Amino acid sequence: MAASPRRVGAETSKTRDVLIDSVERLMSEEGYASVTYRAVAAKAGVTPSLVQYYFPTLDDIFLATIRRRTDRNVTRLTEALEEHPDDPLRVLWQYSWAEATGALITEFMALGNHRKSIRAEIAEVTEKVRRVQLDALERRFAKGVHLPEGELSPGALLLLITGIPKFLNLEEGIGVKTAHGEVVEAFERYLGAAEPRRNIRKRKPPSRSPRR
Amino acid sequence: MAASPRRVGAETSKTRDVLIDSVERLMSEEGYASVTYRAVAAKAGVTPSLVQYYFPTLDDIFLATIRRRTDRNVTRLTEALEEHPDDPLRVLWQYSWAEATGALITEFMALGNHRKSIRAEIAEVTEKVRRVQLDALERRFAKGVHLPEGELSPGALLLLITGIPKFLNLEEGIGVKTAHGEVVEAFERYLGAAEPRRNIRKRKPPSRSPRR
DNA sequence: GTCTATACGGCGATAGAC
DNA sequence: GTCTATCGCCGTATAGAC
Repeated sequence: MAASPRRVGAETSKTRDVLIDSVERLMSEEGYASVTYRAVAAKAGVTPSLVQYYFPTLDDIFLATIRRRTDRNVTRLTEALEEHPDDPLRVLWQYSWAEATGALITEFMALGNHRKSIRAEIAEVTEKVRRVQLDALERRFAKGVHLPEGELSPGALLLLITGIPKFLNLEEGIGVKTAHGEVVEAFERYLGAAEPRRNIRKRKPPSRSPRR
Repeated sequence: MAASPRRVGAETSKTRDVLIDSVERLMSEEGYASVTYRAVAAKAGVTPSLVQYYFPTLDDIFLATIRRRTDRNVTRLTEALEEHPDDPLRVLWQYSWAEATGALITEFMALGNHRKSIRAEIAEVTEKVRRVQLDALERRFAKGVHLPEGELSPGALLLLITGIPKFLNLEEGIGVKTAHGEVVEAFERYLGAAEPRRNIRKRKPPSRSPRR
């Protein structure tokens, strides 16, 4: 491979981690379009050149941010599933609400829609997480999920459990919330019937960051 | 109101309509970030200044595009509901797939996440459409939707019917499609049970525009 | 390994000429 | 109704200081 004269900051740098903090706050508060070298630098109190030293392109900034975030998510999911091996439905429901809270995930999906590298990264981690989740579900409901009202394949139920919080969050992001409560109630009724255990859920807070 | 010195092209202009065509194609093919005065102008074969004459700011471009699109959607939805007054579930299911096809709706949702004017416009039309849809559903299932397997409020069912296609489309946009078929099958089974009529659905094509 | 200064072309937006 | 000139901000490549 060709020689690369360009120098890049170490991934273990404490400065680098602080910069990613600033990126997450910027994305949540103002959207990914506001993530500029100058804005990140101002937020972190450094020069734009230093941001560029750690992240040569904007893609590198977004990629590093999404990787740190998804690594933490996977850790949290794995631990929660190990801690409650008999309640995968409620664990996944609670996890998905937490994962979708705020505008961050929506911003990343939007980014993925027109940035090739971001799209590949999100697709990979999404499929990976879905595999972990499906394994947990199939260990618990080997022959399909027996809801009192009918039958649903583990894959279909998983997609609903994890997708509904994300979709409702997406709509809330633009201020739409009609009938949201009805869907949540209906789904939690189903969950309670399929997995009649004590409540371990801890629902998301209602607030979001102000927009520009 | 104060005097506005800025001059703007007429809304009835044929040129304006051609420009909106170019905007839709640009957004679908490359994402909203590629919608620039220069890019739209090049696509339509005019000068960037002319684009700016019709749309003083980028917000005006996006607003005009979303309005033309949603006007057409509302017309199509109303006609379909009138044409099949006894099959609102299948009409809404089919409509929602068509509405969500391609990357356009995702791009607009993303835009709404950090553009105040876009967010307001999307929220308004979404609530308006949902009202029309809910009315149709309640006319047909006045006392709730009696699925063979249980009960679901009209609002909850509506949100699922219209939300699932959008969410699955969102995931397909970044290349994720695990278990999508299972959800579609399960839902169409429910629909068939709640509204046992002939098939009027016509599912979306599988292709999307290439990304950069 | 960490950090900075500078320069380039493309961008949205405005004011105003034809 | 159409088009130009100009301004300030953007990503980012480069060259180099500590």
